[in-house]
Amino acid sequence: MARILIIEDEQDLAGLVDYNLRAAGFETDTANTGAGGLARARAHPPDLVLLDLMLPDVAGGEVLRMLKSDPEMKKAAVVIVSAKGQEADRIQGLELGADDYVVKPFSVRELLLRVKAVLRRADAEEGPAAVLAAGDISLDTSRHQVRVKGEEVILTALEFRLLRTLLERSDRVQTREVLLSDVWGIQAEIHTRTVDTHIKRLREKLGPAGDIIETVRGVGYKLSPP
Amino acid sequence: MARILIIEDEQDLAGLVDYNLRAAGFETDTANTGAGGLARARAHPPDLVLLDLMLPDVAGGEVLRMLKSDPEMKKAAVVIVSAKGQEADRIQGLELGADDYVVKPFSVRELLLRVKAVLRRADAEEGPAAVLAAGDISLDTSRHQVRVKGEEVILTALEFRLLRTLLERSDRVQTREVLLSDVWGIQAEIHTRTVDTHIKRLREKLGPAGDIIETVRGVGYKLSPP
DNA sequence: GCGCTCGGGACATCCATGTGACATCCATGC
DNA sequence: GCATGGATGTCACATGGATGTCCCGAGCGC
Repeated sequence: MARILIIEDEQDLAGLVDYNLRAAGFETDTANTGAGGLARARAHPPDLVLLDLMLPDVAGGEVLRMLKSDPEMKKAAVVIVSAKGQEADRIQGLELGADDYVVKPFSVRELLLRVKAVLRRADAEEGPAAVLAAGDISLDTSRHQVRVKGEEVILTALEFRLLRTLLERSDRVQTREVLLSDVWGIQAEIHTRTVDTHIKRLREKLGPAGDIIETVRGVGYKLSPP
Repeated sequence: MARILIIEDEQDLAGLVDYNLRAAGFETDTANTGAGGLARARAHPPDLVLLDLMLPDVAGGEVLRMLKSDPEMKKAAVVIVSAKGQEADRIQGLELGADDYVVKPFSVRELLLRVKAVLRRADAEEGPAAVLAAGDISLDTSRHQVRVKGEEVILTALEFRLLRTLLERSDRVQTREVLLSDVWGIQAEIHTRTVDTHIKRLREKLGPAGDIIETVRGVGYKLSPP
C-alpha cells in the first residue's frame, strides 16, 4: 500500500488524519514543519504528500517547489491542505504542480476520497493508458497534454483540470456548484461568471471540437462524446 | 429528495434548521434527545443525520456510534453540530465516521452548503444507475437525458423536473398544487394555466408516448405505465 | 516592466417560462 | 338528448432569468 507523508503543524489535525489514513491501510509519516517534511521526504520518498500551506517555518509553496525540483521526490503526488478563503494559494498550488487540494475544515471521508483518487490516477499513469478521450479530443494526464485531432493545444493548469473533470464524467451533467467544488475547491453558491468564463476559454482553445461541451440550460455543463 | 433527521435539543435552533431544510426541498424529521433520534432513525432510515453532540440524555458520540453500528442506519451520512471550541469533539466525531462538521454558531447558508456537499458526495459514491422508465419513456437523471423508444428528446430544465416528478410517482395522481409545490417550489392556489401549459408541452415533445400522462379531471395529472 | 492567468463585474443576447384570452371538452341536471 | 358551467387544452407574446462575451484589475513568474 502507498506511503503518505503528512506535513501539518496542527497536532490534533495531523493526528486525526494520520489515524484515518492508517485505518484505511496506508503507511504514514508525519512532520510538523516544512523543513522536517522535506527531510522526511528525502529519507523515505513517499507516494503522496499531504501538504499544509500554512507552516510555521517555510511557506508551503516553497516546500512544494522544493519537492518538485528534486528528481527523487518529484514522483510523489501532492495534495494541498489549505484554510478556507485562501483562494490565491489554491491557484498557486495548482500551478506549481499540486495534484489536488482540500479546504479546511474538511471531512475525513472527503480527504480519503481525494487521496485515493489521486493515487489511482498516479497508478494509472504508469500503465500504458493515462489518456482520456472524447471525439477529437484526447487528454494525457501523465504528460499534462491535450490534443485535438493530433494537434497539441496548450491549456493552463485550471483549464486542464476543468477539462479532465468533464472528461472523467463524460455524459453526466455537472452543475456549476459541483464544478466549483471539484475543480476550484470552493463551496459556494454562484453569483459570478467564473465557471462560464473558463468554459468559454476552454471551448475557444479547443476550436470546433469544443462543441462537445454542451450547455444544459438551467442545470450546468456536460461533455458528450459523439 | 433526500431525508434528513435533525437531532438537536435546542428547540429554537432545531426549528430554524428544520424550516430552512424544508424550504430547500428536503424531507425532514426531528428529535430532541439522543434516544428519540435513534428511534426515529430506526423507524425511517434517513439519508443524512444532523447530530448535535451536546444532548440532554445520551452523549452525541454514543448516538453516532449506535448509528454506525446498525447496518440499516449505517448508510446515513452524518454531519456533526457542536459548540465552538470543542476541538476534542471534532476529532472524536470525525474519527467515529461523521462526514462533516459544523461549529455553532453557524449560518444557515453554510449549513445548507455542507449538507448539500455531503449528500452529493454520498450520491456519487453509489452507482450511476438513476434511470426512471415507464412505457417507451426512459429518463436518466445524471445525464439529464430523456429517450422515447431510444430516440433522444430535448427537454427544458422545468419539463425535465416535471417529468421526473411524475415518473417517481407513477400511477399516483398529482394535484396541480402538489406539482406547483414540488416542481416549481411555489406554494399557492391556482389561478393560472401554468401547470397545464407545461403538461401540454411535455406531451407534445414526448409524441405518442405522451399519452401515458393522463388527465384526472377535477383532480390533477397521473402518469400511468401500460 | 511584460506577459500570462484568473476572477468577476458589466453588459448583450437568447430562450424558457408564466400568463391571460379563447377554444374545447365533459359531467351534471333536466 | 340537450343545455350549461366549470374544467382543461391551446395559443401567442412579454418578460425575466440564465448564459455568452468582453474587458479590466490583481497577482505572479520571468
